[in-house]
Amino acid sequence: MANPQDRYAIIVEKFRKKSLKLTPQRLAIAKILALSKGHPSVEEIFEQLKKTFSTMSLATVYRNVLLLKSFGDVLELSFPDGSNRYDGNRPYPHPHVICIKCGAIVDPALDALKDLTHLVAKETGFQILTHRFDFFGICRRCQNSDKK
Amino acid sequence: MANPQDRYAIIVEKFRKKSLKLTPQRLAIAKILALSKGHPSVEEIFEQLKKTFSTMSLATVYRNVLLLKSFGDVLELSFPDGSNRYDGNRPYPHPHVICIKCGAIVDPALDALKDLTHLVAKETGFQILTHRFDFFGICRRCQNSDKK
DNA sequence: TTTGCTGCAAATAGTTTGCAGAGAC
DNA sequence: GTCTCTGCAAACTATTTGCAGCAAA
Repeated sequence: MANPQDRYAIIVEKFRKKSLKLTPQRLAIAKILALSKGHPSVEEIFEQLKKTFSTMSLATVYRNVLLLKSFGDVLELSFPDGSNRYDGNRPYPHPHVICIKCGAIVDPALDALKDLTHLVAKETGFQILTHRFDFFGICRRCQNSDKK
Repeated sequence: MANPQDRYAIIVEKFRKKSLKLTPQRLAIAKILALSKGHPSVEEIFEQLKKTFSTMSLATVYRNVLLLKSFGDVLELSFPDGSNRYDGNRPYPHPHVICIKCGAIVDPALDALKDLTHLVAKETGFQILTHRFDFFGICRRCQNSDKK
C-alpha cells in the first residue's frame, strides 16, 4: 500500500493528465478518500466538507467519487444493507472483515487469495477481472461489550 | 445441496411451524425460489407470477422474499450496480462467479474456503458469522462472442 | 371468527440528472 | 474567453409502509 500522501499525489496527477479541472471541491474529496484511514461513506465525506465549503452539494461528492471509481483510484465497498463506503488507500480488491454491530472494517492479510482466483478461472473458464471477498461478524470489542 | 423439491418442502414446513398462512401467493414465491435453477430478481419473480395472479403486487414479493431471507432459506446476492438476486437452492454463503456481460452466475466448488474463515477469525479476533465471496469476469461464451 | 396477508398507493432513501451561473485554465 | 464544474432542485429507482378489504385457519 502506497503511503496516503502519495495516493493523493497520484490522483491529482491523473486529474492533470486527463485535463480535468482541479477545483477546490474536487481536491478536497480526493484528499479525504486518499488520506482517510477509515472507509468513509458519501454522506460522511459530504458532512466533513460542509464545514469548509458551506455550499457543498451531495451531487458533487457523488460525481467525484464516481470519477475516482472509474479511474480505479477508489474501491467501493457495498454493504448488504445497500449502503456504500469507499477506500482510497487500497483501491484494488482486497478482503474485508466487517463488524455488523459497530461497522468497523479491518483489512486482513490473506495471501492465499491469488491462488484462489487462478483456481476459479481454471475451473469455470471465466476470465476473472475482479472479486469481492468480505467477512461479516462481530469484532472483539463488541463481543466483550455484549457480555456486560 | 438438497434437491429443489426438498427445499420447497422444507420451506413450507417452516411456514407451518411458525403458524404463517399458506397463501397461494406465498407458496408460489417460495416455489420459484426453491426450484429455480437461476438466481431470479424480485422483478423477475413478480413478472413470472403476474401470469398466474393478475393482481400480484411487487410489495408481496418483497415481503415474502424478506421473510424467506430471515428464515435463512434464501440467500441474497447483491451486485455492485445495486441490483439484488436470490438463491433459494443453496441458501448458505458460497462463492459466485458472475459474468459482467451477460449476467450469468456460476457456483464454483472451492473447498479451501472453510480454512480461510478460520484463518481470518484467528487473525482478526472477529467472530465470523457469514461471508460473501464473488468473482466478476467474463464467461467463456462472452469471451468468444467478443472475438467476432 | 380471528388473525395475518394482499394489493394498492403513498412514502422513503440513495443516487442521478438538467440546467444556469461560477470558476479553472 | 472557453469549457468544465458546481449547486440546486427535480427526477428516478428500488424498496418499504399504512391501510382497508380479503382469505386462511
